[in-house]
Amino acid sequence: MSRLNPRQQEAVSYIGGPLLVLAGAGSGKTSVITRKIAYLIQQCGIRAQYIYAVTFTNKAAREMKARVGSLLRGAESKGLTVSTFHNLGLNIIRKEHAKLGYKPGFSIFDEGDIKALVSDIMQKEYAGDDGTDEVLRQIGSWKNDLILPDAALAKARNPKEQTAAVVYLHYQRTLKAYNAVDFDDLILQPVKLFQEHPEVLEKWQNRVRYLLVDEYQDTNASQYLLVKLLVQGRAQFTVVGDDDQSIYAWRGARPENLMQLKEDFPSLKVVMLEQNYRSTSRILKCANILIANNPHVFEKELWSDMGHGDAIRVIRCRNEDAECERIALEILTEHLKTDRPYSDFAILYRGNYQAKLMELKLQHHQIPYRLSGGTSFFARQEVKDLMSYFRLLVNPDDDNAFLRVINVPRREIGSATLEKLGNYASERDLSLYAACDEIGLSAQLDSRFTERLVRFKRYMDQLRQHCAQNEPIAALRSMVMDIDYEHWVRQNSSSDKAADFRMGNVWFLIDALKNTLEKDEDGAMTIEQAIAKLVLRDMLERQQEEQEGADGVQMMTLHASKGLEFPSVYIMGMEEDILPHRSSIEADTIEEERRLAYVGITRARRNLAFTFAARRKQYGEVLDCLPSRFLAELSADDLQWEGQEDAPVAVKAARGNEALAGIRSLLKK
DNA sequence: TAACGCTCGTTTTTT
DNA sequence: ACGAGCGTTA
Repeated sequence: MSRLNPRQQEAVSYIGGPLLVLAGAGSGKTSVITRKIAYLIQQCGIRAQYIYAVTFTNKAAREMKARVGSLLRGAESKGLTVSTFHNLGLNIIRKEHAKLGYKPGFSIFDEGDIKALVSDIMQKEYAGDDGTDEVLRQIGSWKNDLILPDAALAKARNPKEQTAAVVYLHYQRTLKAYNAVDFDDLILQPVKLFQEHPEVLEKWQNRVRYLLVDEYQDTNASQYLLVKLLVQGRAQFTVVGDDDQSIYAWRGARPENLMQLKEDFPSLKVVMLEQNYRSTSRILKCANILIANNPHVFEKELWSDMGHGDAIRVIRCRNEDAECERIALEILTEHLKTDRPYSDFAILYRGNYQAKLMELKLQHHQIPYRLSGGTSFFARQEVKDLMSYFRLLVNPDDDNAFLRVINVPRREIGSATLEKLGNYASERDLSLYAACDEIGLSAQLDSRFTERLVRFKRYMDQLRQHCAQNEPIAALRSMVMDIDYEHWVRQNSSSDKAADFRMGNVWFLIDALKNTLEKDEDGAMTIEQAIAKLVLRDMLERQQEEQEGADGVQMMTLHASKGLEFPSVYIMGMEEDILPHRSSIEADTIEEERRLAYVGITRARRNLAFTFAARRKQYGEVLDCLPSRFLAELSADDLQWEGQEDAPVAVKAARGNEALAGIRSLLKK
């Protein structure tokens, strides 16, 4: 407590009722949450098993766990729950699966599975999968808003929505038949469960006697409802958030949940954390001025006593090439001159595509870098294949996994056989897997084909037994050998090098599984649970983090930078149509773009520089660029312009040309 | 079943 | 401009 400032102390010790902590960037919100957990246990005598802390990312949960652990004796924190929303939901479903109609070992469908499934339904129902993406988005937003298929159907006002609602209905039924849930269900199903079974809700409310929620501005409608249900009655909770750092509205986040809280809990107490322990006051002034352009319900202004600091630089570059070159050279010279490690520097950008050229320039100057984001490990072919084997192993009803795996490697089971199998299975309400060795099927199918199906099923059944009895990891390793997956990978890779890489991923995946099983504190984790965790990305990050210490310039999107800090920050591409992004200008969601810039600025501890290009190649042609309007909004006395021409004039032009730019981008369309 | 050519898009992505 | 993904074709 002694090391906290008065506001933070207040936030920690207030337990009289619902509490909202508006925590500005770098104001020590993680300290507040972790200290509060310790306070609840040590000062208030609440046992750890009754305390639940919820975050959005595995990383945040892990960090929080570690920090709480260092504040408490081991025994005191035993039973404490610190998890992501999705993990909490998963645990609720796992414990209550019977009431929700799921069997143990249910699968979690990822983005790819969902897309395949919806596309499949569209094909069947509408003889074409045109508009899958739109339907997918619609279903997602319905789920985020807790609208179930029936309600969606009733609510649909136009043909498009009606189509989506019908697909949604089929989609949800199919998931159930596959004994599977999607990411949204991990929140939605617990909410449904609690609404329909008050006695179950009561049980959980008794378990969750104090709830803490991090990054509250990022909650969506169903997450908020889950929170509300859990705290109902007792109203003992603390949520921490910052409306100015809400950058996920496009994903369903509802920053207005911050406001809603005041209506739903009139006794809500609000504490603002405005002292920043990260940045120089110049950087904070800059951030404050920028964000003041957004409307606010809670006025807050960050300040710090870290000194005034250096001027913030705005660097105008000839083109995108010069921009990247400039950043690379500057980091190189700074590193050589001052011996600061490369990891002190971060390069932030709006879109991943901006990273390409930057990467090349860093490589050219032999500057080590670390790139975060990009193609997901789980999007890789070999990872999906293996994951499907795992899933089918623990959940034989998972038709998606079955179909993915049945001919990988080739088992000479063609589309005609699969179609017959599919028809037979759906007539009898069986899964594809279960239908394989049905007597009735052999009447409809030549024995050559049924034999192949049966052989596959026998193998998987035997493997499942092997898994349950002995070392599951050993079983999975031998599976990779049995099916000669390596041969398949080599056949389907462009080069030996690529094949080696892909096999590396295969073994990495199995290793990750092994580590999770071993590292589980209680030692009670089943292979099913480990696989579920794998889909939720947990542990994988843990593994990657172990290799993380390496020195290197950090490159990432502005979105990915939230929650991080760096001594020196470069924000590149400060141009109209990039930041703010063109589509945001068109959709009139400038405010979120401004928050994105705000997040970027507040990542910097000491040095901050913006770069922009006067012209850049885009969509195949060289276009003139306007400096971002956000540069014009900042205070001129704190900015130091570099680069040819009278740059500030150009900014004025950008301001005056706002309307023109809007028309221009419309014309382009 | 592979290969070729065409079309289309080209923001962010915690789980 | 360029590549990914898809559909057609041999």
